[in-house]
This record gives sequence, C-alpha cells and structure tokens, in this order.
Amino acid sequence: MEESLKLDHSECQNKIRPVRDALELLSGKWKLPIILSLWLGDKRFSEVSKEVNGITDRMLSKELRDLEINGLVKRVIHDSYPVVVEYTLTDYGKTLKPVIDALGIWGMAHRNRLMSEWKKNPTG
Amino acid sequence: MEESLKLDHSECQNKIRPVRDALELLSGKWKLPIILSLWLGDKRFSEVSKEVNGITDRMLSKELRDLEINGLVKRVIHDSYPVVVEYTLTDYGKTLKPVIDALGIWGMAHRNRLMSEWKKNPTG
DNA sequence: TATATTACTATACTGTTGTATAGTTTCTGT
DNA sequence: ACAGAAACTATACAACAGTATAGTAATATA
Repeated sequence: MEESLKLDHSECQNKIRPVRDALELLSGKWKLPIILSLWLGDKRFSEVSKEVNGITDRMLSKELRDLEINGLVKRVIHDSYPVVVEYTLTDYGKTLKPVIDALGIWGMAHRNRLMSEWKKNPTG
Repeated sequence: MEESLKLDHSECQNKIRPVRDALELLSGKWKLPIILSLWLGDKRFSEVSKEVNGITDRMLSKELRDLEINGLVKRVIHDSYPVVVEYTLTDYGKTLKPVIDALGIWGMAHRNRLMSEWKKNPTG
C-alpha cells in the first residue's frame, strides 16, 4: 500500500518532469518573442533587437545563447564587414509548433472566458 | 510598407499574448505539481501539502488562491471540526489537458534527444 | 489550563531574473 | 586619425519569486 502510493508518486514525477522541461524552455519574458521573431525568417542580432521591443542587448545575447544550447536556434557567422551573425530557427526549434499552438488555443479561450465574465459583472 | 510592417508586428503581438497568458498560468515552481495533485482527486490543504514535496504553507496558499482566481481550482469549505477545506480541479481546469499533453510530449522528445546526444559525445 | 489540529497569515530574508548603462573588439569609410 | 556600426561583455542595481520561521483563530480533548 505504502509501496504502491510511492510508485504512483514517482510515476507522477516522471510525467511531470518533461512538462516542466518544456515549460522552462519557453518561460521568461523574452524567449517567445525571440522565437516568434525568428519564425518569420532568419535575422541578425540587431534585427531581432529591433523587432523584439524593449529587450536589452544583454538579455538578447543571453537568451539567444540559451536557445542555441538547447538546439532551437543556430548561430551562423558570415565572414564579412562588419561581422554579420545570423540566427536561424532550427528544424528542431520548429517542432515546438504544436506546443505553442496548444498554448495559444487555450490562452485564446481563456481570454474569451475572462471577457464574457467581465461582461456579466463589469465591476469584478 | 511601413504600415504593413506595423500591421504584421501587431498581429504577431496579438498572437503572442494568449500564448504568454497560458504560459504564465502554468509557470513557476509549484503550479504544475499542485494541478497534477488535484487531477488525481479532490484534496484538502494539508493533503496537497504532503503530496507536493517541499512546498511551504505560504506558497501553497498563494498558488491555490492564484489558481482559484483563474477559475482552474474551486475552494469548498466544509463546516466541520476542524474546519476542512477541499480543493477541486474545475472542469475548466481540466481543459488544460491538451496543453499539458503537448508540453509533455515535446519535453519527452527533448529528453530523448539530449540522451542520444550525450551517448554520441558523453563529455559534452 | 495546556495541548493538538487545520488552514491559514506575517515578517524577514535569499536568489534568480531582468534592467540600466557603459565599455570592448573589429572593421571600414572619410 | 577619427567616427561609426555590429555584436557583443561587464558591472551594478531593482523587482519579484520563493524560503524559513513563527504566529493566529477555532475547536476539541486530557
């Protein structure tokens, strides 16, 4: 009995871990905007910087490195003046589509729900 | 041209917002463990506390309130000795299933990928 | 009266995430 | 020689998420 409870619990932990992994990979203020910016096409550092409103160089650099380490983004250096660095979403990065879609669909429904609640009772 | 770029950008923002909403609702150290604990059945405060390893009362209280405000969890007070409070996942909370599944599937694939990379080059 | 249980709240602290601002390197046009 | 651009890095700081520890209210039992 004790034993089976523990099994259930550790099974649950095993199920939760990959969910957390995926969540952590996407969470934070800047990862999604950066990924979506690159989804529309390869970009240089300064181009992403312009497109992702409000991000500092430091954060952009850090987040791009993070995404690169996880294999979602590839960094390509062009030997030109001035050194041009292009970032591209990898095919692997694009496998995130179903995840982002699922989040988006639920998030949309949630917004609609909150809206209709507010219509029923505007003062909250 | 300028105009169409701006449109693209704001459209993109509109798409990103619900994704972020959903992400924020699930992110943090404790929300997923709590949700999954309640998925297996209604629980009292102290039962969740025992099941979700390492959480403090303060965090549990805060997160449960947060989940309640977002309509994912319902708080039911039983008038008994000592006061018993039961938390249940709402039907609405259960609509998160496809989201959590999508995260879990991707996270699992990611783990496998990292494992097979490690096998190719164990020293990193 | 003292102690125990449940479901919390209060206060103070730490650690991580993100911000602000400036500096570095390499190159090139003037 | 100097200014300027690209792609960063360094340092210091602020804000927020989370932790540690203790305390509270209601009720019951010894």
